[in-house]
Amino acid sequence: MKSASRVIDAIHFLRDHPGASLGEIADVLRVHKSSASRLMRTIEQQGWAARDEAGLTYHMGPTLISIGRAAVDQFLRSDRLLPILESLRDISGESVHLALFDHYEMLHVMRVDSPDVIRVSCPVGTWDPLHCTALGKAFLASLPDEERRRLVLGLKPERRTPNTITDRKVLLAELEATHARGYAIDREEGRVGVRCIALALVDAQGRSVGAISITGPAFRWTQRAMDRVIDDILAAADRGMRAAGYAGLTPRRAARSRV
Amino acid sequence: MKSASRVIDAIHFLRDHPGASLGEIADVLRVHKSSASRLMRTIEQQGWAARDEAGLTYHMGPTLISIGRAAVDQFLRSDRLLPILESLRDISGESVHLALFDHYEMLHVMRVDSPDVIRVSCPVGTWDPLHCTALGKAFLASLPDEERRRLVLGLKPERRTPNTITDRKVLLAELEATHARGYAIDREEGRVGVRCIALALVDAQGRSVGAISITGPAFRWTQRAMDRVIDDILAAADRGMRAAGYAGLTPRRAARSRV
DNA sequence: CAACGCCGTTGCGATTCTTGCAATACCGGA
DNA sequence: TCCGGTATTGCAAGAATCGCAACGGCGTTG
Repeated sequence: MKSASRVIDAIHFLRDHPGASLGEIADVLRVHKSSASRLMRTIEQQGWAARDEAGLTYHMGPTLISIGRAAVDQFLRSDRLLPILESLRDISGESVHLALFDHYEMLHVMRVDSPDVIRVSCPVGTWDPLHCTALGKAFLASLPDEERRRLVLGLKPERRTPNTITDRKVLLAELEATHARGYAIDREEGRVGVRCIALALVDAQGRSVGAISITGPAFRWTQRAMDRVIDDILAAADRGMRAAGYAGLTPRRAARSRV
Repeated sequence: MKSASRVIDAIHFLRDHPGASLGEIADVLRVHKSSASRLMRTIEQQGWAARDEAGLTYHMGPTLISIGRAAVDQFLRSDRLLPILESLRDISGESVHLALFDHYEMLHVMRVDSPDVIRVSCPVGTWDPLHCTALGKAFLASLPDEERRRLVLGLKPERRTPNTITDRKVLLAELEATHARGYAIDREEGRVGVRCIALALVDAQGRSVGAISITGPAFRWTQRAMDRVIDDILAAADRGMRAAGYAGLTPRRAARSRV
C-alpha cells in the first residue's frame, strides 16, 4: 500500500515544513514532480492542503482542523487509556490525570481520583501551563530537541509559587534532566502543597501527544513515597501504553523500570 | 488520483462514524473488503487510525491530534484571511474577529481593531460560548441539521445578560432564522452594550471551520448602522472567502448580497 | 530583446501497484 | 463440532499510476 502512505507522508511533511514547494515534496516522497503535482492537486481538492495565491507553496488545509477536533473527541471516548490511569492510581494511591498538548498548554481530558479523603484533582476541560507542571515538563522533555527549544523559547514562564522555574535556560536544563530521568517531577512549582510526577504519552510513530501525571499533596506524596513506587509505576505505564497502542516508555526509561 | 482520495475518504468516514467496522469502510469506499483491509492496515501503521483490542472497530488515531494542532497553527500564520478582516473593518468601521470552533466554544484567533477610540476588542486566545455570541450562532447555523441539534442539545445556555437565549428550543429557532437570514446577530446577548453580526467560515468542502464577527458598541453599531452596510459586507466577505479558498457565502446569502 | 533557467502542468506508453477473487484463519455461539 | 460471522493472505488480471518528455508561464540574464 504505497500510495496510501504517500498521502500521509505528504501531510506530515507539510506539517513540519509549511510553505513547501512542489519540488521539495516530490523530493521527499521520492517521486517525479509530475506525480507530486497530481497527488497534491487531489489532496488540495479534498481540503487537506492549500496553496498561496501564486500556487507555488503548500500549507495544511483548513479541513484538517476539524479532523483534529474529531480525533480529540474520539481519543477521549476511547476506553483504552482508562485502565492505565486506574493502575497508576492503585499503585500510588494518588489521583492520576491525563492531559493533551493543546494551544501551548496542557488540556486536562481524563481523571481518576485518589481514594483518600485528602486528594488533589483538576477538573477535566481546564488548562495548565507547560513550564510549571509535571505534565507540561514531561511533554516538553519528550519532544525532539529542536521542537522543544522552539516551544520553550516561545513561552513566558510566569511565577506561580516560590519554586516555579521562571528562567528559560534553567527550564531547558531541567527538561534535559527530565529526559534522562525518564519522568518529570513537579516540586510545588505550579501550586503550593501539590507535587506530581508525570510520564509523556507518545504514539506508535514517536509523536508526543500528551502526558499522564500522578498528583498528590506534598506532605504525603514525598520524594520517598515516589521512590517507593516509581519502578512499579514505570513498569505499569510501559505495559499499559503498549497495550493501548502507544510507544510505551523510551529505552532509557524502560531500562530504569527493569531495575 | 483515486487511491489518494480513498485515504482521505476513509479518515472522513472514521470521523463521522467512529467505531466503524472493516465491512462498513469497504462499503463506503466501494472497494473489496480485502482492499479495505490492506488500506486500513497502512493507515493504522501511520498512526492515523486505531483499532479496539479485538481489532474489529476502527477509530481515528492519536497522530491526527497533532495534525490538527499544526493545521490550526498554519491557519493562523496564513495571511490570506487578514485581508478579509481588514475589508470588513473598513466597510463597517468596527472591530472584526475571527474565531474557530474548538472544544465546544469559539476560540478567538485573529483580530482587526476598529480605528475609533471607542471600540470593542476580544483578546486572541480567549474562548466565547456558542449560544450567546454571533460567532457561535453563525457557526452553529452553518452546520448540517443533525450536527447542529446534537451540539445545541449538548450545551448549557447559561444567562449572561437579560437578552441571552437560555432555552434550547428558542435557540434552535433562532439558528433557523440565522440560516435563512445568512448572517448571525448578537443583540447584547453575551455582553451588555455590545452588538455583533457574524458570518460562518466554511471550507471548500462545505465543512464549517469557524466564523468572522463584526463587533461594536450598541449605541453606535445599531440595526440601522448594520442595515446600511450589510450588503457591502456580504459581498466583500463572499469575495474574500472565495479568494482565500473557502466556500464563500451560501447561495441564499449570496442572493441577498446581490440586492 | 531574446535566450536561459526555473517552476508547475499535461499527454502518453510502459510498468508498477492495486484490485477482486477464492481460500484461509480466527472467534464465538449453537 | 460445525456454522455464521468476522479479518487476512496468495495470486493472476487489470487498471491506475508513474516517469518521461514536451509545453507554457515567469523572472532574470546576457
